[in-house]
Amino acid sequence: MQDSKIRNMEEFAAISGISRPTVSKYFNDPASVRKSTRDRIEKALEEHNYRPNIYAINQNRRTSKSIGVVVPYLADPFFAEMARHIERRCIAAGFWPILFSSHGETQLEIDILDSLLSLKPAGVLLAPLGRASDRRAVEKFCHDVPTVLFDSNLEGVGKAFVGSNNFHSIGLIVEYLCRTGEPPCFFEMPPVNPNANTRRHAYIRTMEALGHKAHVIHVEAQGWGFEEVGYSEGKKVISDGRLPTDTILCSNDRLAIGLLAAAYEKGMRVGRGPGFALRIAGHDDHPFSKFTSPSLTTIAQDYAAITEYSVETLFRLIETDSKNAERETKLFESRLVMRASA
Amino acid sequence: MQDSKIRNMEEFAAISGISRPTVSKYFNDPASVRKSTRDRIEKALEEHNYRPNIYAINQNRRTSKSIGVVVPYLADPFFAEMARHIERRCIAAGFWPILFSSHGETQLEIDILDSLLSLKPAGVLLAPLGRASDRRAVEKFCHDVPTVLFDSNLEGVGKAFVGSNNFHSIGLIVEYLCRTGEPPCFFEMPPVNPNANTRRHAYIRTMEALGHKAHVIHVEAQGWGFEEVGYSEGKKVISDGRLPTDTILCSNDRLAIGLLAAAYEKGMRVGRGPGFALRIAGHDDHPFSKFTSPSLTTIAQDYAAITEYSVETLFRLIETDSKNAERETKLFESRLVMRASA
DNA sequence: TAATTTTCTTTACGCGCGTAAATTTAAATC
DNA sequence: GATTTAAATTTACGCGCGTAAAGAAAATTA
Repeated sequence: MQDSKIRNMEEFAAISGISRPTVSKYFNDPASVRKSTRDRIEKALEEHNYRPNIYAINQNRRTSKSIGVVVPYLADPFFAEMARHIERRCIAAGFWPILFSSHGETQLEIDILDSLLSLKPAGVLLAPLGRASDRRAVEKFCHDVPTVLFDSNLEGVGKAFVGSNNFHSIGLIVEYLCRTGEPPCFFEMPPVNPNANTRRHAYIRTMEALGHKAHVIHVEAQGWGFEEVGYSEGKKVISDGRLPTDTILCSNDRLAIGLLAAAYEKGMRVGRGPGFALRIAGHDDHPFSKFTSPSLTTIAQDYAAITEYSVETLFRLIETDSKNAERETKLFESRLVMRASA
Repeated sequence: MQDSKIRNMEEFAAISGISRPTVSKYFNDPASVRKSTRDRIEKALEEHNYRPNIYAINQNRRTSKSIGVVVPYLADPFFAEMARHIERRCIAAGFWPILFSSHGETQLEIDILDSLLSLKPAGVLLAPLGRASDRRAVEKFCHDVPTVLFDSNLEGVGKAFVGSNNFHSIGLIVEYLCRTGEPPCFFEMPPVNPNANTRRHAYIRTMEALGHKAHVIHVEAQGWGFEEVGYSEGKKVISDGRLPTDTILCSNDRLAIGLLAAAYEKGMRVGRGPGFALRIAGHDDHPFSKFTSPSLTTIAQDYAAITEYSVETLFRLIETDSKNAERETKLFESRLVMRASA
């Protein structure tokens, strides 16, 4: 592979002995040219390392081969994992994923969608901020670009939503906790997205169904610093003796991680069985939940299934170009992960 | 702001009443046109929401306004934080950051650099995989694109390296640990990058300087799953009674988090003072280190300083277009963060 | 071998913008 | 108000590619 000085497709075509339009055809779909021509092009390609100029390619196309991936908060390993899965699948399908994080900020999310628009992406996978999202901006964007929402739903926005069935998962863990000890109270997360409310409702409903009194520990805090919220609010709640039960179900794992730290600092042993003062459970199976002290009992969302379905739904949308397809909602069931904390 | 059907700069120029070349000039640098014209353009901009086609813009440029940001492993919140800081600064400077994660894989890093090349970025900020990097591929890339390495150094590659002074930081914490209790042994991380070796050397040298015998706990494990390594290797080491001292300095926080989990499971209380069986310290001030149980004593790398200097160095390189500038190495000092674990 | 189908070549145009040169217009200086 | 200087306009070309149309060449079928 010589370090080539090929400037454009014209020159490359000349070298490979194939006409430029045919070479162009090859790059758009290698299978669209005869095998013998394909071989000649690929031979030249090995020797000269030419790649078409992406900017020139996309200038005339209505859409590019890129796919926007937007998550609300990338410093959260949960979303980092999601993004990783999605990236893989996109690449495997011949697309080019471009990752963005809204960093929890409304304006940044708007700006990202705005930039994305000018990238003419084939489609977008969006985990919106949620409550902090500018609904109208997102709506408008989804009108122009095939978009699949995941993780956090904005009712009616986008061509599809893929997420977890919070009612199922919360039901699972509440039932488990009730069965194995005191019924849990519910440690709320800041209401950044619909999941916050859905999980609280699911908790209340399940408790009522089981004939127990629900008890929600409300937090005033805002933003995405969940560990800090769990920690500081947790210390307060413990100090004030406001815990109505020895079992706490946290709205998500990061909150639980903070709460574990608070409990530790307050000298309360967390775990199940005699000798333990508190049971703490989370939700999401955060990548680090296995390594907390004690390890965290939680609900594992089906990362793989959610991302796979999201991406495949998007591909379907792209192919069928269905402007007026009906919006689809797909919820996956999660599974209980029993560890040491509850 | 009407939903406009403006197709190109020509049309927009007509509407704004300014000639197209001048409008083009405006978009390249608003300050380069007279205030009165700027106002007219911006007025039209408010009313018609036109944006130049990025693909057409970049087709003729030698470089684009985008800046590649490549980290080895985005599921590590340490890198997520780094990326976040970098993104901010790039945007503030009018550039367009594009984030990539190598996910710990050699081939992916190569592919990313390859794609990046065709994006004609103004510059690249690269935290290389390290040992797993294809040195020649990275070298070649750096030859074509102004690149600043950060976090992990590849000697001689790129126009600059910005990172932490491991000798200083390890010195700090070793000294602290020796002063306040038993001299530490050193729990190695998988040798994914030069930091692994540098930190081990720094540990050994500091111990010798202080007149203590160094003791390194070697791990066979590979890859970026540090928590798992710390956890499983930690359990083994504890079970086998291979701990030469009650104080363990981990090569990084994620390792320490795993080790904390192992210690907890083995019933060893971690902390300083009477009644504690083990002291554990880390390195990096991982975003979650504050919330481990007990909270982790560690070394805080100066995120802000490192990212700021990296970005500014890159901007300098871009501006001066210094093909043959001398390679610069800048190391920042870190600070000791005393928490409960040691 | 002739007829048909597929694939390739030739030729040509356009995409939306950057940018250079020559000219005109407006602002700043005296 | 005349002169200098700065900024806009007009005109024109080119970037690297997609793509359409018409005809030539190759592969396939009869």
